[in-house]
Amino acid sequence: MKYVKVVIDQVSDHVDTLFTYACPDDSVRTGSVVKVPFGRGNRLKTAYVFSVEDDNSEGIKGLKEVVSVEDAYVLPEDLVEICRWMKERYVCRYIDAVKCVIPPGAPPKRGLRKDPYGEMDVTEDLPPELTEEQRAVVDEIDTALDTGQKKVFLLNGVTSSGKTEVYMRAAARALEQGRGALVLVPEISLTPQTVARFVARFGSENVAVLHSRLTKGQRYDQWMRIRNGGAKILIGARSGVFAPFERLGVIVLDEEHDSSYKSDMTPKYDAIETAVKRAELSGAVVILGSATPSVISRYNAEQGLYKELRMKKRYNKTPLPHVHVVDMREELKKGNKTIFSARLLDSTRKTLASGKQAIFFLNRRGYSSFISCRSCGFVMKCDVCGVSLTYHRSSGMAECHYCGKKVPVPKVCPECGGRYIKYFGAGTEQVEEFAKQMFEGYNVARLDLDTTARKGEAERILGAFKKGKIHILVGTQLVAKGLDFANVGLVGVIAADVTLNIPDYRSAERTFQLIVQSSGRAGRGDEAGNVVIQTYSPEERAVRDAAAGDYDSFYRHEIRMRKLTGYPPFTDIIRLVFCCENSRAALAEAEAVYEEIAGSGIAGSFEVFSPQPAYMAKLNGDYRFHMLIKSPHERTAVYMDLIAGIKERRTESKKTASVMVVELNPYSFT
DNA sequence: AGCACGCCGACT
DNA sequence: GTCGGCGTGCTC
Repeated sequence: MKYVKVVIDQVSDHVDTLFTYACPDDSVRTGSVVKVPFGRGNRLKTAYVFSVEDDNSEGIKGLKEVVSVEDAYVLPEDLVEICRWMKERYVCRYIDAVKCVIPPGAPPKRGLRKDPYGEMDVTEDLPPELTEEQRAVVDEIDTALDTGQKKVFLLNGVTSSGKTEVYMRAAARALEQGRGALVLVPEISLTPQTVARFVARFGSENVAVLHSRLTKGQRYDQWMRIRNGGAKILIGARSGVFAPFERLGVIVLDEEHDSSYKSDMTPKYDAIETAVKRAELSGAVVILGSATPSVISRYNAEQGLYKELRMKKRYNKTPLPHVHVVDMREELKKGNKTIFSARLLDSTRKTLASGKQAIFFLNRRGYSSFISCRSCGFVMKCDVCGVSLTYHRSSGMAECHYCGKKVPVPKVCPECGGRYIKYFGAGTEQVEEFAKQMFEGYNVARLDLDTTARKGEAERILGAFKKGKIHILVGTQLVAKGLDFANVGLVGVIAADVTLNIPDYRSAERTFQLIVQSSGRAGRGDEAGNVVIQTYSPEERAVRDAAAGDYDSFYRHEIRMRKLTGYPPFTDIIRLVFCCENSRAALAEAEAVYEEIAGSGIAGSFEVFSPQPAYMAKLNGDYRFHMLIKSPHERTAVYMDLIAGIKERRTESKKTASVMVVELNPYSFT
């Protein structure tokens, strides 16, 4: 008889603990899936085995027996360990973590389904000769793989320096050793072309794919292909970090600075630190690749936690683009009240005349970002979220970008009855309209959340752009990330200030990355492209350094600021959000938790900050207060443990009115 | 969460 | 006297 500790497949705080069962089947092991009788009614529940012991060492009385051990799959042990780690690190439930590591989707109802990439027509691809830079980098990675070092590499390589080839070589080496390779890319760049490159090199039988566009059944199949050892390489988005490889050799995270590596759902994990943890457990090597590494990763490399590898030469020798920063205050002085500077108009004309395409980037959807009455200053706001509503001309409605609520735009001011309702703050819809007016006879298309709501629409627009059927593409950050190899002569950043003015310690970093990434879309072959950056703050460091393409300068300045202000990478930010339809209850409970943490004796000075209304002070009808902790790394686990205890007491007491959400190093502070 | 136990009112 | 209302509390 064995004794197993299991997590019950039930999403509830009240059963968020390990339950012990006796198990007559000796074949059970850590990672097994079992059926157990649970609760007073002894209803059969699925459960996941976290440990197997030979005796009931804790002497728990009234043990029940495991009914059956399922045979569909067993989870790799390192993933069970990752679940334990996630629970502690992110203060989530066991079951939340388990849901990340079990097969996504559902098993097939009947028969076999078609493999989504099985019939991909690709010509076999032979490894090209490596450049000197690539050779050096590949050698370092091979050495780590061969000697079994658990190294984390930060591959800092400029755009088109051939990073993908490095990833493929690392994967090939891992495969030679009989180990698996995990290649993670941001969702948006997980296109069929990306997959095709790996399939061409390694063969479709070796490559599995996981992303949001697969059906549930397809996801399950792909997961099983990895679990059964058929597929040796996974190309996946964020959640691919949990792929069930038995022996992992290498984990690649391409575009490691990308925000999509942070989960926005429970558990709010960070795929980078999860990958590093997993590599530690399974003896794999991690490669973090980017042309603009995050300030955190770069700092970790400086501190010796990661090993930085550099690739400075562009593979195809495309010269860097000519970048011009336009001060929009000067434009206004000259009497230009439109959203396009004279320089941008002129550049666009020249670009189109020479048969090239242009991209206009603006990180703001809709037509106008707020609607206001000129006579009394009234601003239309969402009544459940309290944020200003965005006017969408396509729908003719005022829309809330947080809860999605749509209301008709009033003809007269609801406050004073005035007739001067005006729209301010241009969004992508307006840029599109303006571009159509100014450049008649050219095709203009828009790529943002609104035009890509339908499945496959993004691919259709990008495909048409690639074929040259679209001359001007207007878009949000989707265009900064999702494009490659089009005949782009010009990139216009319409308003660099949009991201700069978000109240978040990372806004400068984000602005820098967005400008550099979108600039990287300009130019092709041996012809340099043009980039025009419009801004009201041309003196801003992030704008200047991005325009100059000077990552090191930006990093040096930014890291000084972070040290001064005590933000990551020098601390971890722990954020507690209290949500409740009753504003006073939310604040009172937030303050009670604040008092407990601040008075706990673990808090240093200037670490724990009192509750404040969140940036989104009201969301979906709930009032929201948040409190922040700037935790030195060595105290983070202690804080999180304390918070886990507080959370547990709150569920037990049943008197809490508010919901407390715990976030570690959140991506945004909304 | 989900389910059984339990202690109240309006029915044959 | 009993059927069933959902408030309460536990789940190896």
